[in-house]
Amino acid sequence: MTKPAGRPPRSEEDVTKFRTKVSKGAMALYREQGFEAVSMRRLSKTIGCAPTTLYAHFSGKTEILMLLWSDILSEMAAHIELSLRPITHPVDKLQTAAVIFVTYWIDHPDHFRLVFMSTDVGRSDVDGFLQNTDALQHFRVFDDLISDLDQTNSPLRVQADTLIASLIGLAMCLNTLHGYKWSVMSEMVNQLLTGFINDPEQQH
Amino acid sequence: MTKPAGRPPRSEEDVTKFRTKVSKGAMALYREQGFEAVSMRRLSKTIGCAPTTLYAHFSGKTEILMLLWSDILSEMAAHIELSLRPITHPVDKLQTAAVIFVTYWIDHPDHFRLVFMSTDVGRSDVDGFLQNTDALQHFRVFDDLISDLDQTNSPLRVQADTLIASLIGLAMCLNTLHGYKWSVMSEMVNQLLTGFINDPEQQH
DNA sequence: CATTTAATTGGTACGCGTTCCATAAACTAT
DNA sequence: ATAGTTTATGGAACGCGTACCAATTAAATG
Repeated sequence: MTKPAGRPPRSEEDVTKFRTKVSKGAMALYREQGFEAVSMRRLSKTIGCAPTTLYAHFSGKTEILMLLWSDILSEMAAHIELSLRPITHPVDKLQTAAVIFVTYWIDHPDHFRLVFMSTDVGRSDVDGFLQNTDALQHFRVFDDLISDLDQTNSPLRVQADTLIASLIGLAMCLNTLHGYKWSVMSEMVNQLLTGFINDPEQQH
Repeated sequence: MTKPAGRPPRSEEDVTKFRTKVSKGAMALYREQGFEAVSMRRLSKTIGCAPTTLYAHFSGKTEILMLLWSDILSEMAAHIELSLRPITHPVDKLQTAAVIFVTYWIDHPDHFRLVFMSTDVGRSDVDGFLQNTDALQHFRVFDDLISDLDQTNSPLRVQADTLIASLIGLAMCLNTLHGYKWSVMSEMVNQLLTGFINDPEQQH
């Protein structure tokens, strides 16, 4: 097992250094000039390399955009937790968090597009697995809110995942499927939450 | 108010004729060669016009892709109704329909991309309003299934819209957000349906 | 007929994501 | 040093969606 000849692969340090440079550059472009400004050509120009070089470090644009997910999602989670501060009743907290969550994506369609509509459909995406795992943990904001209800029906994990995915669906439909007269958002959220608040005494 | 001189705008008949030609051509390309084959240049070539002419009839590619929604969605609705035939119990019917719905989009990621990820985020999209309205009516497959449960809680419209949007959310998350370990789909569907089946005697 | 107005066309152009390939760079072995 | 091997880089190119524009064609009016 001797060292192979030829130029060695870039050191792990250089790899992460480049990745963070790309991440910073992409974030700057996105924050300052919006979604459309984040293009491979402009990004390569701002970080000082050829457009093709990006493809040596990332499988494509999607993987680069994933670097921005963490920022967006933590901002969203912080926004929810801030809105939750004055509220004490567990049911109210959950209901508020759900409404705020959907509202956030409707108020920030660019963020929505970035996180939910910049993915390669139907791909296992082994490359982006790590970033994914990190960023998407912010969806766990609902875990505590649900467990505070002290339900004993189905596993917490199933409940939380279902709630998150459903809320994303609401945001998605209201955001993109105009032409279908959807019901009022808050009413849909309430209807959705009936599946998570089984104790009639907790209902309002 | 006399008629102005000069060539009149194209007759409504010619307009619809061209639109159906585009629709047929786009559908042929999509069915025979997949999503990526539906490009403005190729489409214009197959229907025999200049690429720019398409922009005289449609605001952009999105509006053309909407022409395909109706086909896909009616196929989906038919698929659901077929799977529902051997089932009699109302709760079973709803549960089966929901699972089949989500499964359909996971089994056909290209269809999913076409309907749910080819839209302009955050635009009112007045142009595509009509096609939208027509095609999206296929979401109403769940109306009867819900009303057969004889619930008296919230309006049928709210219930159906919430269910559809939530199921779309499940399909979306399972389709695109790999890297987050979602719960098993059928369990999430069951969790979701608890909000629509309130009578404990109906539960299984 | 000529005129007017609208529809269509083709060409050009921009920036885009992505791929290919030739070259440069960095290392080992001789 | 030199040769050999592997990686990293960047220029050229393809097809894409879309916009602009000049030229042409079509259908009405006078």
